[in-house]
Amino acid sequence: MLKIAKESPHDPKQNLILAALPEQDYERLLPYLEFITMPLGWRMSESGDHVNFLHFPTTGIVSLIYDLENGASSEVALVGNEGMVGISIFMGGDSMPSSTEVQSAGYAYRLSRKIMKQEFALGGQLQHLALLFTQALISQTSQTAVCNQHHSMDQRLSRWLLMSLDRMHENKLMVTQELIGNLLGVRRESVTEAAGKLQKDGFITYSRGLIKVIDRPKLEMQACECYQVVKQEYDRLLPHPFLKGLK
Amino acid sequence: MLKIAKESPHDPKQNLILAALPEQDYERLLPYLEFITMPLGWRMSESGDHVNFLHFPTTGIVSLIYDLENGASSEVALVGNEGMVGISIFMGGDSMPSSTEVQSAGYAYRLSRKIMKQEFALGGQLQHLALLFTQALISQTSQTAVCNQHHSMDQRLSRWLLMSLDRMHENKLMVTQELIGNLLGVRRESVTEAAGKLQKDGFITYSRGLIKVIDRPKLEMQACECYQVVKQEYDRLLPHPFLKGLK
DNA sequence: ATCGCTATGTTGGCTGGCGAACATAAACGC
DNA sequence: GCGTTTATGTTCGCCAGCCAACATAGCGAT
Repeated sequence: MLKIAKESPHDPKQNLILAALPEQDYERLLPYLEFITMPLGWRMSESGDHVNFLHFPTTGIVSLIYDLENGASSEVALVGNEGMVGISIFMGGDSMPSSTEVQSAGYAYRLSRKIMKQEFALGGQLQHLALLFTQALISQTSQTAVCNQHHSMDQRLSRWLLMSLDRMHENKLMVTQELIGNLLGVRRESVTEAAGKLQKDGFITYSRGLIKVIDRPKLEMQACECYQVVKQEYDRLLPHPFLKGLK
Repeated sequence: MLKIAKESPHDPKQNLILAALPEQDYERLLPYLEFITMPLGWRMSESGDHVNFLHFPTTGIVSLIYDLENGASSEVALVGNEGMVGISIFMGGDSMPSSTEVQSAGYAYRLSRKIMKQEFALGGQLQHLALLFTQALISQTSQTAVCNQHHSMDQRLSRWLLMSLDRMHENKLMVTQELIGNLLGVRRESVTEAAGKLQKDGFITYSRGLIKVIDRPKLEMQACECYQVVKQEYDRLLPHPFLKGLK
């Protein structure tokens, strides 16, 4: 029973899936967990790529993105330290039509396809957690579909900020309006307008790629219900610590 | 080795997941497969309901729908005889935020939660197929999210007709414009306009809840890329017969 | 200090889908 | 056959987000 300092700068257990594993399972996997850094903007995989690693982020945020022929695109889900990136490895399809991109720099541990498939086949806790996370991801994606259809830019931007914030350990994001536009599938100008409104109302401040949320409760009021719906589903399905105590 | 007529009116193997099982697995499950009818409009489950059965449609179509507080809603995926309804049973969450509604009447076989969980835990072919189908479903939902964001009513209606058609065994659909509006998350009038255009162009004819596709190739031209992308992913992931030979 | 690049601000016209209100017409019950 | 119900047709003003074009301003590099 190895004793592991939970707050060491680089600890696999900063990822909440890994942290929720029984000690025995965790120790069996530990030798295969490879530490990597995820730089801002890194395209971890492109649509259709054969995926070779399952990533468990400890910090930072990864966007799952669908691209269209005409160059447009939309983010369909966000993943942080509550989850994993590369589910096609254990779902069996080996690749997905989505690409993955690091939206906020950070770190991750990764497991090779082979080891993950072995572990998954054991039918233990990692299988269980992986499937629960996948179900949560489906909820997020589905809600995004409805949200895209029905809600305004202001609401969607607010929701996106909140979801990103939940996956950061600070109240600020390093991201340009241009990038947000790409992720939300709207023009940069639309983001400028919506962000300007949020700033004028005193919910956020921003400048050249740095957004600070200064009144989170009011931002939550401003966001559409989609934020809470997805959050509740994540809280229900995933290991306890997620989104708890991050304020 | 029971011999089963593949074309008998009520055969579990009309569902392509069940049909793809090794004979041994299939026969083990057969005693537990309960035949049911799915009447038009049946709400199989509401958002958050504890799901007790995994359904394998043999004919008919089921819509997965997300509802919003203000009464609006959008369909996030369509399921026919290529798949199953009630994935939260084996994904582990027991319920989902989506509701499920029969969009085209038909039949299904269902498996109780208990039996399905047992079978899934064996790690056999049903587990494999269930996960592959789930991955395909994720693709469909994700593509829907992007499509909702970027494509026009005409395109989306065309895509929806094609996807429904693929899950029927005819070239006609029984569905009102009102219902299509609910599923696509738009007003009935918008559907009327788009459908009128498709009819004027000679792709479809319709009258009081009966839509016939009379020029499918041209309808495919009219639809957005989303149709083909999802279809290709289904073909790649799922057992062979899907969408093959349905014309 | 200046140049240049990147991020943000702003404007004007356009359009697709919304909201509401109302018109017609096909099927159904009796 | 007649009235009721249900499905579809049509119109008008409205607005969010699009497209295009251009303006300013912060920040780094030399």
